[in-house]
Amino acid sequence: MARKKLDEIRPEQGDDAAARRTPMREFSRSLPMSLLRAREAVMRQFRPSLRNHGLTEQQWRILRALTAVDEIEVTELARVAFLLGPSLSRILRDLEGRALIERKAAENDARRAVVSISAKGLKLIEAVAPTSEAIYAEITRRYGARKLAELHEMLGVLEASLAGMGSAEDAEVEADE
Amino acid sequence: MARKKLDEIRPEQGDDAAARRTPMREFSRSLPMSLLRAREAVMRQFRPSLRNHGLTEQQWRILRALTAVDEIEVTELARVAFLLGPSLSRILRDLEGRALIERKAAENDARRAVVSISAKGLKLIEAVAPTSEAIYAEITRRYGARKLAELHEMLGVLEASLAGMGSAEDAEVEADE
DNA sequence: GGAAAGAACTTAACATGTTAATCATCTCCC
DNA sequence: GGGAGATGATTAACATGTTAAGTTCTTTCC
Repeated sequence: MARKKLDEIRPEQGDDAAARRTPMREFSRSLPMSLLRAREAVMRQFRPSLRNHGLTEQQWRILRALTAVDEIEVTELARVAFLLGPSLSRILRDLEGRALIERKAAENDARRAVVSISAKGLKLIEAVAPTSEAIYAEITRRYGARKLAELHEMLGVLEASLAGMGSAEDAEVEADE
Repeated sequence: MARKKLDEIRPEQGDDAAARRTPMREFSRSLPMSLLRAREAVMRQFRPSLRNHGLTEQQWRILRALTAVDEIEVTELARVAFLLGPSLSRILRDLEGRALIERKAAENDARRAVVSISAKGLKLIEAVAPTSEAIYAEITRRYGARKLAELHEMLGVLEASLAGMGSAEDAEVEADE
């Protein structure tokens, strides 16, 4: 159901050029693309506000996660804020430099670092939150609360469905370890 | 640096420290986060295969988009592959250097560039496609074809719902530009 | 017909994503 | 005890995301 449209789009020249090519799904039906587009549509709403407060999306995620706990280890924070270690390291360095967070070594393990939000950080959060919540409310209003919950549910199931799917290495690259 | 006695500011954390803070949605219920996690779960499946062929996700998106047309202008390609101009510029420079694509100036407008996939690019696509399709099939099998279609539908509606929502600038920052 | 405004990239600058390598510490086990 | 290996965190290197500024060419319009 995907291929036929191409002739319509490119009627005249090499009308069979595309037809000879590897058959694949239409681009718009790609799941990663759909998720990307949807996420971008949502984030586009939040970015200006965050930017006005000197925060990036990821910095906001971290501060927000820190607001929910008293303190947290870096590794756990990475898991909660869904950031990779290297990204988190850089951002924490920056946030600490801006005095929005505090960092100290864990008591019983010198390798671990424990992070917490500072008073200044809390203040920033409180300044951003109203706008952020208003935007979220508007999104909910437009899309529908029920539908939003349903979407959350479906996304969660998708994630769970793929959890055990060990990254299928390419056949030509030999077996796994 | 400028490290104050924050123990004074946030003294003595009890178990209810978090409860006193700004009320916000749980992190896991954040829509951007759900979309990000779902997308990452999907992309995690594809990345190893692409990597084995020397392609990043975005490079693959571009080549894939080029496969569907005979040639296309850069701006239109950016729209279709959902990439920003600067990213696309860099990637096209790289892909052209690897002879995976071809670029020429438009006939009637010297500003515009027209891009097309090369024979070498097509060959690469054909080498990656089988694995890629197999992964997609497995995802579909696990999640369910019907559910997948429904998810696509809901994501599309979400995107459309937010389309007209003019990026709500922060109230405290007047629109000056 | 030429200056000004607009359009299509491109470059620049900074922040993050991604993988690999490094560094320090810790655990286990001989 | 002490060394091999595991673990937590950071750094390195490269690619992309994001916004702003710059370049080149076109169109508009006086």
